[in-house]
Amino acid sequence: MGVFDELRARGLIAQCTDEGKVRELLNGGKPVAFYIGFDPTADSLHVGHFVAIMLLAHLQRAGHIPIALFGGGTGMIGDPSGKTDMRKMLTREDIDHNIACFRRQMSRLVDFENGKAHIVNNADWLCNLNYIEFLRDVGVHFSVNRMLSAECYKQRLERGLSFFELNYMIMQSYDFLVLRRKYGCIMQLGGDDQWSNIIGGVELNRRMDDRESYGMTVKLLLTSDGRKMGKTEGGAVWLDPNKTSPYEFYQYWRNVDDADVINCLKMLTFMPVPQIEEYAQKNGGELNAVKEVLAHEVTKLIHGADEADKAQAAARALFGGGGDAANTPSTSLGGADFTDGKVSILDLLVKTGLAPSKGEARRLVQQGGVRADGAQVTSIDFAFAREQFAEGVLLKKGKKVFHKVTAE
RNA sequence: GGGAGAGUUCCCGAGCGGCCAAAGGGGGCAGACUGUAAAUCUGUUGUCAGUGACUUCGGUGGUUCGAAUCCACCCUCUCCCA
Repeated sequence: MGVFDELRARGLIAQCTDEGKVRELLNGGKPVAFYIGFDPTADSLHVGHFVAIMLLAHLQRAGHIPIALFGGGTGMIGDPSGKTDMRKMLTREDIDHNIACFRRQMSRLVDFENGKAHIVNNADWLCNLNYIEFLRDVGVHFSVNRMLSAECYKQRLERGLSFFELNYMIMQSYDFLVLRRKYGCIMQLGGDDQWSNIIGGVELNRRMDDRESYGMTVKLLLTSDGRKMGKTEGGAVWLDPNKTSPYEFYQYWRNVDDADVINCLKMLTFMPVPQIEEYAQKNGGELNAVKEVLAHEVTKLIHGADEADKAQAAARALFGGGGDAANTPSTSLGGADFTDGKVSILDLLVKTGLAPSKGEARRLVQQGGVRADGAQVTSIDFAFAREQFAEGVLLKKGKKVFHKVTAE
């Protein structure tokens, strides 16, 4: 099965400019240079980038040449109108730092050595553009009427669309032109929300250089009820272990909705499709076990097999009823944390971060949501003696949040 | 540049000069039920302290015994006209 069909079978492909031709290119033996754009606005990738990275990996494994393009140029402009999603203005240093972080994280799945993949920054060509020349050479090829009729702008028109945002499409199209000229990159991939921008680039390539190029979008990773995946109360689920620990990462996937398990396996793992199809036959409680497989696979891809094993072991132990809590978040108390050799449960909850305030901590206890070593804490006046922490105390908030406390 | 309007707690959105820590919804958290799922039901949702105190309603001043609510100036956003 060619890589195009593989991607299709995994439900990754959303739209294609010329499906027959794209299929031929990707399935054919010749390496194709293609690119995907990333906004280097944070110093870590998150789950929202995951699908794109998988795409880079799949295609590289099939012998093609990925180019990861970073929107350093656009990031430096910032978005002055951004009220909805305030885009911060970034310095060159920030961006370089972020790119380095992205590269390190991607390296686990994509091989950047020996020209097998490239990383580029559009600041390199966007920053020194001459406005007049740019308008004359590139600007003339864009019809505002048509741009405004694009789906992505339609909605923005109702709320307000800044000139900056309107230019985003033009800059992105120009990126494609530059990459095609410089790297022979003839295909641009991206999330499905990028469709119109990609088309813009394809057209620009044809109009300016009379060269054919192609575009393809992948499905966004959505939950079954249409929300973006990877968002939690605490914010995004990051791929950086310092921002989202492997255990938390594992738990995120362990807890996905039934309806999303199979999709995630297809889109976010390299597990062979036929095997996934077998899992798809399962239903009800059986699916619960499949979630464990999903969590382990995905964690393995991002954090490595060791971390995945550890996260799984920790989860099993904790949910199986106590036991090994080696990889759960923990806090070590010092002398200053004790008063007369004791700590109250409320203070402890705040110190461990399980509760943001004492009021919240009080509520948790009153509602019966706190357990210490398996025993429910029933009184807000409950206090621990220092000696009790010799072996460590395992706190549990609600059904799923564990925290180990020890004393020095 | 001219005119109209708006800015409230995580979000949306009510809010008579005192009874407003502020309706309602969403979201979050906890409990019950479950499969570490979904749906549903219940409780809870500014901070500190057990009847209370303190900080909040774009910003700064002012009027008042008292202001989210009135006045002035400023900032920001939206809309109409140019």
